[in-house]
Amino acid sequence: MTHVLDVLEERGFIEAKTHEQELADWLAEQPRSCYIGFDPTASSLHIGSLVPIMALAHMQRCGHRPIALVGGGTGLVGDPSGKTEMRQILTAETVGANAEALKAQLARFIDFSADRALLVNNADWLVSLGYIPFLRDIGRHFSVNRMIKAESYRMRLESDEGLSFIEFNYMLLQAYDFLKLVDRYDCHLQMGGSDQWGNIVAGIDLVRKMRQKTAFGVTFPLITTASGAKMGKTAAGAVWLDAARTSAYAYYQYWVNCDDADLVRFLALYTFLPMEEIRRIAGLHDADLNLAKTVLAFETTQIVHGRQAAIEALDAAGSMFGRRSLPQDLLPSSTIPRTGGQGAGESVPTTELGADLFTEGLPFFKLMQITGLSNSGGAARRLIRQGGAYLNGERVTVDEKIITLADFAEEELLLRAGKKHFHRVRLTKG
RNA sequence: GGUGGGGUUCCCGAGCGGUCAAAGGGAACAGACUGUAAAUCUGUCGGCGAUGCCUUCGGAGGUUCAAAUCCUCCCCCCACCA
Repeated sequence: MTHVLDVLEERGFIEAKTHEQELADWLAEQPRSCYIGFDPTASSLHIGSLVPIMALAHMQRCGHRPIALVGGGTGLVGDPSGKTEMRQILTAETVGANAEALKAQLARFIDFSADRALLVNNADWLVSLGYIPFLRDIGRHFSVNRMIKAESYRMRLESDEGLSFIEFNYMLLQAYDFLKLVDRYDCHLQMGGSDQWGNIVAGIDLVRKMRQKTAFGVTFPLITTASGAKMGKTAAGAVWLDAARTSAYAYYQYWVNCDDADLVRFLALYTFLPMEEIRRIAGLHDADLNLAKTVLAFETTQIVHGRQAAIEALDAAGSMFGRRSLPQDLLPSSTIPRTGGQGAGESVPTTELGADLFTEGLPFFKLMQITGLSNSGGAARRLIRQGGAYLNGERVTVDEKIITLADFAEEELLLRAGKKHFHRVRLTKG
């Protein structure tokens, strides 16, 4: 079986690891358990969490048992790592509900059946902790002198914001989690983002001190786009994995619009396509890169939203931006449909409006506002005046232009804002 | 608890009685150029069925013809001291 460390290394997942040789041997010996913690701060994961999720998926594909740890308990405290300001503290109910939602999303990537993977919640052991016993048993193993040298704490100690005591304890709790995972699931490997290094190492130390056992840590690099932005941050907010928050079409578009310079890296990190095929992409130029971006978008959309939604997004994009067929030898392992397509599927955002609105007629800018293509009437007027608004493919430059039933073809009409934002309006009776 | 400095439109940050919907930068959006990329240049960037009207400068009052700017009280943040 392929060694999972080789896979992760080759695909760009690894920033740092502890006990390099020992870890490799340990993983090669037999199937192992490994875990990654996920914050239940929102009811959906977003693209920023994709790297850890894919890492767990690779673990499973290589025969190991991934454990997703939902921070139901630590979520009540707040991790200062990588944050420049104090996090909002959530209620237990919210955290619990979010944890449930996260499992459903993780199930897209990881097979939880028959205990091939586990989802555990650290609220199970953290919430009932007694303060004095915890301080006595766990706290005594931690040196404050050392803790304040950790990057995550130092950053906050030096900031104006300061570091609250509750957050200062976060490292102990996460270390305690690791200890629990060792005890309960024989899980000796924790992975996480590079900002988790300090917390992971604290856990490894605690396991050694209290159990005289070896534990391992692996961290992932912080993935940023070529322009330096964090993954998944757009003007509209985060790109979520939940279709109700970010539609499959929008999700697909996020990937198609990635920077040229990111393409190969992203294919390696965010798809399961073989590396030898991905490496060949590096030779592509100009417009051909867009074809490879299509594959990237299709593959990752398929993983998150399913094949049907991915095909619809592909078709919708094809009908609006034009479609070129994909050569068979471009990333041949991809199951993307290489030709054809059925026009704009259902993935294009659609608003249904009553026909009566258009008997009198509606000003064009108002329609742009109603459909959400513009945030306000003023924004709609600006857009139109600047030549960025289209009705059925034709640029409209008069913001007061009255739209009537005559503008509809087969009860439908297609609006466009700028180059990329399409919206369909469909008539309803009444 | 004491002393000092602050809270401005998405973010940073000017403004310190009228010329302020508020400089400048960033982000964002549109146009040109392109490949649904990047870079660059140009324009826009509170709301309104709109050459005018309405609501903004931590909150509530007050002074004034006029307040982001002055006064009072309150809330929050920061620094130093304790």
